[in-house]
Amino acid sequence: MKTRKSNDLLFEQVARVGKAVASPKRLELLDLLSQGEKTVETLASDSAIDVKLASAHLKVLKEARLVEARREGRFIIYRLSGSDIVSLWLNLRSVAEKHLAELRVALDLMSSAPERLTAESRASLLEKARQGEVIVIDVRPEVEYLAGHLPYARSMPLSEIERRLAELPADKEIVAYCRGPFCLMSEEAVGLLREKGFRARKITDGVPEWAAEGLPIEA
Amino acid sequence: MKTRKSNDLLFEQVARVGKAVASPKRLELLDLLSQGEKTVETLASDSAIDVKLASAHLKVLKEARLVEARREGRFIIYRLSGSDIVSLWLNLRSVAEKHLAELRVALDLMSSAPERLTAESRASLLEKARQGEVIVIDVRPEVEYLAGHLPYARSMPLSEIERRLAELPADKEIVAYCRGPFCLMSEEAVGLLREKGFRARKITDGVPEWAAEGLPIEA
DNA sequence: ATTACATTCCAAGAAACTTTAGAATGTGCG
DNA sequence: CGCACATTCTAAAGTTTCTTGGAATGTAAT
Repeated sequence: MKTRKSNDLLFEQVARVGKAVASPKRLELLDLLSQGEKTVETLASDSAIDVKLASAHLKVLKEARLVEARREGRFIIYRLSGSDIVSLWLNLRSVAEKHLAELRVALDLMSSAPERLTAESRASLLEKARQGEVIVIDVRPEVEYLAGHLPYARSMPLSEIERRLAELPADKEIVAYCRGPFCLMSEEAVGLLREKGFRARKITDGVPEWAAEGLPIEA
Repeated sequence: MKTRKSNDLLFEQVARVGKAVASPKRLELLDLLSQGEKTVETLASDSAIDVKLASAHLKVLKEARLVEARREGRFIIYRLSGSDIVSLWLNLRSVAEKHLAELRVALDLMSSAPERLTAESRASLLEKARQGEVIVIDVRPEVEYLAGHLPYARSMPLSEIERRLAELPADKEIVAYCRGPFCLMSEEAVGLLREKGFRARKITDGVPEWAAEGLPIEA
């Protein structure tokens, strides 16, 4: 029967996408690529895996058409093949967060005070940042900041904070963010700042989460 | 470093969801469950696989918390564990449709005249159905119709159409729909109706797609 | 042309997943 | 109780995926 056979084919095609997101390493690569395009080497070191392995996983993602690659000089630069891929990653993550108790406890365990934003708190943060009442810092590597960042945020990569403390006001609240809820850089930044006497807190939003809410991103 | 280890854990949790959607059979089960809750036996026969195999796949879906089960008498009834699971399935499918050329050709191949709806055509169809200008028929099994159907649609299961032709007006356009773009029942229904001299066409929307557009569903 | 470097290709063992068959569990019914 | 039925569990074979090491490709610089 043609019906069943061609029908199976359809689900098989969708399963190609499913298989692509079935590996933790590949999900981490998608998470990183949600911050902007990157070279294989960068992706490998950011996700702490071997370059060869990263290349193999990227190949799988490329075959499922979730990412695209272009060559630039000696480097090959990967990027997501559309903004719908970011949505897919966020969707997958939110389903996991909602339904897997294990993920919730792992998240709580990771962050001392996980500040989850609501629509209102996002709006009020935006307003306070606009008026200069709080200082929003982006603690990701500068290239990621340049690819897009939250409104009014200034770049202050985690690796540079210690020697750039003078740039931060001691009397205002500092709000740090990084790549998203799975990223620990803002957590570390807040720890460091509090140690030095600043009033600091983190938010779990990153650029992809912020953008997914329909809020503006500066580039 | 605690950082990396706990971070890996997070992606591993999300990958549990990814692994669950990495198999064509399981995707078909999710597609079927998007139409409403079903017993193992129904799911197995609808997807043309062995009951034992269906049970095994359902177990995987249950462990990833994408589905839940309850016992009713001798039967065990599975259902999606939330409406966000429908969204995930639709999201996955739309990514595949957009990025995989192979899926697009398979879809075209399957359906002679795939009528994809836009926001406007959905609204105008709804209006015409309300005014009785077109007759919308739901050709899925009646239980699925009862679980929820498009506004103004009447139930006319594919298996019953032939002996219920008298119920249909010969002078009005008949619009058939079934489970969604991967379902072939509306295609068959249209072929049958045209053979009998009716003016009929299909739409690829099913209840999940319709609802995902924010349009009303009757129950 | 040669060298250096980023990345991919290839091969192979380990690990995980899929599928089928047969046994086992749990429920309702006479 | 004992039978019929829906479903799950267990075991085993076949298949696919993951990971690593070594070789190969392609580009830029000397």
